[in-house]
Amino acid sequence: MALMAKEARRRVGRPTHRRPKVAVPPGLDRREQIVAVAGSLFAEKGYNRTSMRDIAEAAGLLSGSLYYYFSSKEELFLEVHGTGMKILTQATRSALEQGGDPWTRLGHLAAAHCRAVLENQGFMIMVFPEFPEEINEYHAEFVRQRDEYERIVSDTIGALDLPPDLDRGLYKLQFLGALNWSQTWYRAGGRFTPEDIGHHFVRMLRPR
Amino acid sequence: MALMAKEARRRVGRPTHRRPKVAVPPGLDRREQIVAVAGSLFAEKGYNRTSMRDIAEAAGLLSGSLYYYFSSKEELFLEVHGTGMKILTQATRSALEQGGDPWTRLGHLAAAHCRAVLENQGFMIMVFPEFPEEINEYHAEFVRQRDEYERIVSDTIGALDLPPDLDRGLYKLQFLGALNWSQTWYRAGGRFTPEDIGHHFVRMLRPR
DNA sequence: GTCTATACAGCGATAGAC
DNA sequence: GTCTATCGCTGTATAGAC
Repeated sequence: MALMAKEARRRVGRPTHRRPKVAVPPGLDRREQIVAVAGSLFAEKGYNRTSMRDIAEAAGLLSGSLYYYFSSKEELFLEVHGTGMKILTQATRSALEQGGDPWTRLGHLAAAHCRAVLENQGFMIMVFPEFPEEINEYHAEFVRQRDEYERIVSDTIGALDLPPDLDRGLYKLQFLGALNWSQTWYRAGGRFTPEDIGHHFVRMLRPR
Repeated sequence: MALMAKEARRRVGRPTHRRPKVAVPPGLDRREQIVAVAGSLFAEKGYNRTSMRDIAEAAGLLSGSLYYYFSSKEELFLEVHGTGMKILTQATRSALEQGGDPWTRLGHLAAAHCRAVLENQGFMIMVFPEFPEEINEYHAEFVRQRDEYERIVSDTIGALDLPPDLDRGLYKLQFLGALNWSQTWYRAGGRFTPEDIGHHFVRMLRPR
């Protein structure tokens, strides 16, 4: 017992140089690393079942140190969410730049969305609603982050030659719903690539 | 202080007759009442943010007493989930009995699904995946409960005159995805009834 | 069958040394 | 900037009286 105490003592003040246990893209600063690691764990286990201690361990430091970068777990999540939305928004914008007629563009959008959401599961998955459950003080900020992306979708749908009596709002919800739900069943290496899935969805939603 | 202790003492062993704080359908036995109350709270706040103490209070007893009926919170959730799936399965079967051609039947199914899922939010909402997050020892049982319902959907889709090169599995996932996702945005009293939503989704997914 | 009382674990977060 | 150490709280679950 006394020995253990002594051994523990020796480490006081010495950095432990814990190695991160989760691979993250290189070239990220410490803060970004933590966001990446946290995103990966949230994606894997969900928000509630991922503790600050888990995140700290995976990132190679101790839980107390996280609070040097983030004032709370919710603030950390907000940043993860925002990073995910940025990836999605960027991927979608690039895809739309390929141009084409409105239906082709929607196909590009769907494919890009699926790829971003399904292939970045190691970095983020929750890109969407209700993960840290319900209303909290950051709710408005979550919505803001999401709205920027949803506007891109609305604009793309707005250009389609849909029947005039068909509700665009419902169409968008159906489209995004199927896209987002794919996170619950998609497994890498299956019969379909994310692009296949996106294109298939658009094909099925195209009136003839 | 001494007074408080004395007053507290007087209640020992006496039932407190707490009244349930959540309305539940009449004619349910105690166990079923608890399931109904728990379902309502899970739907409202999510699984993780609903504590056993919350459930007990809403059901009109104390948390310890819950363990007379259920050995764990997860077991209670499993029962809530199962009850929800029974409601959904039953509602869908009834709707399909109206008959009609395959597309009419799919419309009935979608409408019934939406109504069951969206209007029973007071009783259950989570009818679907990943609520108590990820794999646990009851996972197989959750899947079993869900599969019975999904078979009904598969059968109904199987009867449609879809193009032969169109994947039925993906079609089902797209269909159910949009339906399930509606839980995240639907608010009672909006422009659309659950039936509107279901029929709209089917209309959009119908090739011409 | 419901209560009282509490064990015990895990969480988010903070203080202060280095 | 990271550590050690710990506080205060809440959660699930249990034991035993009635």
